[in-house]
Amino acid sequence: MAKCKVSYAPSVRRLPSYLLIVRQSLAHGDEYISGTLIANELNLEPIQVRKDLSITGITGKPKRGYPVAPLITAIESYLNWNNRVEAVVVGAGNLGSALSGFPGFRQHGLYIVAAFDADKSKAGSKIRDIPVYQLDDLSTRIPELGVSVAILTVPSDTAQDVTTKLLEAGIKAIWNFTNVKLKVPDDVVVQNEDLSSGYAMLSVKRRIKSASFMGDAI
Amino acid sequence: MAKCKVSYAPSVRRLPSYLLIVRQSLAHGDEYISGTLIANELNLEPIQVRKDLSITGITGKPKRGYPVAPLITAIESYLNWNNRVEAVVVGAGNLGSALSGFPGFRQHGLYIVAAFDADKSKAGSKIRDIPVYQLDDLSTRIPELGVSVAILTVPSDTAQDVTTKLLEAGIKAIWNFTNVKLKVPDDVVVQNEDLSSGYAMLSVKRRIKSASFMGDAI
DNA sequence: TAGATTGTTAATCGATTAACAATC
DNA sequence: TAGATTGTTAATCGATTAACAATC
Repeated sequence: MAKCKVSYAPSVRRLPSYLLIVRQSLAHGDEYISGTLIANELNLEPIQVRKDLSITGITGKPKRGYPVAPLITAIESYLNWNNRVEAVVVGAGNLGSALSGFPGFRQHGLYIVAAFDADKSKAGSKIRDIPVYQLDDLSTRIPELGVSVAILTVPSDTAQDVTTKLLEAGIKAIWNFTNVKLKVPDDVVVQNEDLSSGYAMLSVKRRIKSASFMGDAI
Repeated sequence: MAKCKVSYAPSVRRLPSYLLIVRQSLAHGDEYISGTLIANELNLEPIQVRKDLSITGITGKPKRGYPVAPLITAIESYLNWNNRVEAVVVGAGNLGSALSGFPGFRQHGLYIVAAFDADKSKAGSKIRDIPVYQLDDLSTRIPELGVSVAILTVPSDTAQDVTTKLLEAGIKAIWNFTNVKLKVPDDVVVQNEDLSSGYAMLSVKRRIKSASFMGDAI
């Protein structure tokens, strides 16, 4: 359940790449940046960039482009990346550790404040300044921390059980890196981050490409 | 450049989740599985599952569903997951290590045979049985290994330089975990795995959800 | 001014969904 | 047989792209 349809989903997915370029533009001291320039940078069509940016409410100037600083503000507030959001990582394995320490998240307003792991020997240790707790402690720690976002990187076979505990602890949004289709109530948001999907795309692209370069019809 | 349009991209992205369920069905000893059942499992519409599966060429039996074993074969060969594909991980930081050791890849026919890192002190060590080499060595090692797929997890600022070296070494497909838009020739395939996009979606879903639960119009 | 760029409106394209005959 | 399920054909929906007037 809890199917949450985002309108303009493809546009939303492209906004972060625009934001990156516009921030570079700001660092470079530019006052305006054109949709054409952003499009060239990303191999997109200018019309698509303009259409995407319009959902943020920004308005540009003909001939000049979009004002850089207000554009950044517009994208950030559309994504709610101008507010600090705290999250916990659940499953401090390799992927969980990687995400815990990922510096790029800060630029999206995302701060990881704790990690949990089933391996009790990890409890009390730290991953890049982030305290690691026992998995069992999440019921008390999460309400204490007042966090409502969880990044889920536990093994598949425990994913649903851990999710149930997260829900009891007050988690309202789950960034799900497992391949399990989580069951959550309607007021909880889930974003599935599915590496298999990406690899499926790479695999098919490779097949198509090799076929086309052998002169075969696609 | 090298824009490679995959037809049915959304369908391709859903195939891995179908494959997972169908494999479970095989393990359970089922002979047939219906599109309806797969759909229920994934909160999708049955018609969408049937349409997606049709691209693999599988054909089902009215009333019974799809034959499990042939369905697995059909999906796997459509994705080319029935052949062993060897890859290297470039950038053996946290994310690179996580991906190097990820057991799920084997089920997609993907085998990581080496890792490279700029940190020379890591050279000679192993990450889960996978040898780690110096970044400089990729020019010789990759042709030796005969690998044509690379998983790129280096810091953004070196991504393009490293990519250029990978191309020289004969890499033809890059699974790109950096946020850099890589420049590659037309015969090279790139699949961008962009965590920011996923987090943008989570952020917007959260905003929409909280608005709708406060009784606001969306 | 001339020309590049925006933003709107309309057209096209592709994906999802609906309807339904065929069938095991 | 009756009924659930497939696969096809058509309709709907949404995203992308095209065309172009407005404008700085």
